[in-house]
Amino acid sequence: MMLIMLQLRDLPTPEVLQKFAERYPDADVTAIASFLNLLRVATELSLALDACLSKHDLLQGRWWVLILLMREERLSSTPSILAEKTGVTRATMTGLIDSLEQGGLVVRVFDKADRRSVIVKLTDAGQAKLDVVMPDYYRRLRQCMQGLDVTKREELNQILGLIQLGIPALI
Amino acid sequence: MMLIMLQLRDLPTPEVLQKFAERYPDADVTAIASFLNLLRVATELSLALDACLSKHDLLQGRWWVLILLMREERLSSTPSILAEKTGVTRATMTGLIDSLEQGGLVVRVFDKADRRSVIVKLTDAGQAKLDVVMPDYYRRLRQCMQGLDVTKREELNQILGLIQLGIPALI
DNA sequence: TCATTATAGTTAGCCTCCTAACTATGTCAA
DNA sequence: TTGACATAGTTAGGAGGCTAACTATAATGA
Repeated sequence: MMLIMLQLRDLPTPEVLQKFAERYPDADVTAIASFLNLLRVATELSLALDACLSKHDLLQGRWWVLILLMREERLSSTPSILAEKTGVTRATMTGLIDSLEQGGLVVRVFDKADRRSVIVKLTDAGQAKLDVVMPDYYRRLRQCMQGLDVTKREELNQILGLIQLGIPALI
Repeated sequence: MMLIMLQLRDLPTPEVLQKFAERYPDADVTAIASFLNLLRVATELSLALDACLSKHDLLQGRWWVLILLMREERLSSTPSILAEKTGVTRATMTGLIDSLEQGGLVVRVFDKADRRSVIVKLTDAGQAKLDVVMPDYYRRLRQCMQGLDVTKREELNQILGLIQLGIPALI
């Protein structure tokens, strides 16, 4: 997962929103405020996650590939499947695998069954990397989210579900 | 505001989370789920916003600059201030202003008071562009958020505030 | 006063994403 | 069987971020 967005350090004040709402009557002031707030906090979270991962010489793209491989029984997958699961293009996945392979964290193996295909496999070094990164990430994330009790977490998930339903209307 | 993040199309199932939690005892399963959910929905929102803006030949960076200029009494600001408010570097802002100026939406004016500085001003064409984009954006956003009543919007803002407090612990 | 430091903006070069086009291989149906 | 289409992966080139270094101007203080 990788998120890049302007950091929106200057959210509109109520006065500014009001001024815009006068010129543009379709403006829904509380909708705008919540929407921008959501994007802003998510961006800061994403940047913080990258800062955490970069201490381990990873960013979200490569990190996520390692995690997806670790989830698999055989610790392996294909570039196409990994691209689909991470939501990047196959072209981008080629680059991610290139750099992971260069670092010795994964290997490419030819698939004897389908010679168009390549199998990407997590190496011992890749697993060892995760065994360092994940505890650090989990520890930090636990701290980050400790202000939210389980009820609030469920509330958040429910609200996010509602927003997600509306996304097609935005496009 | 501009956000880029992997789309995380394959959120961990409860079983996967459980498996990871066994190997990594620091894992807080509900914290992880909410965190990833937040990043995923925000990413999809950001992509949807870009899709909406790109119909008007804009993306979040240039769009945000136009909005910040419109907020100003004199419809103008400086690259440094705009960079600070959008959360991009001054180098990036140079490029954003370049392309806006090329499209005739802003102009650069030399500042007579401080000859190091440049004043960026929204043109009539820039204001006209906003007068097309903003109603479209506001209409779509209203629809997108219509599933959330005002109470839920406030709940969301409160939860986002709590998460934001935890962000320093993640870095 | 004038050397030092700070600030405004730009440029150069890198990174990671994208789309589009390409190669190689597999599949399917006339 | 073989021509058309589909699929897997890569490459090439572009967009928009970033950092670091550079130019020009302003501010500061010994």
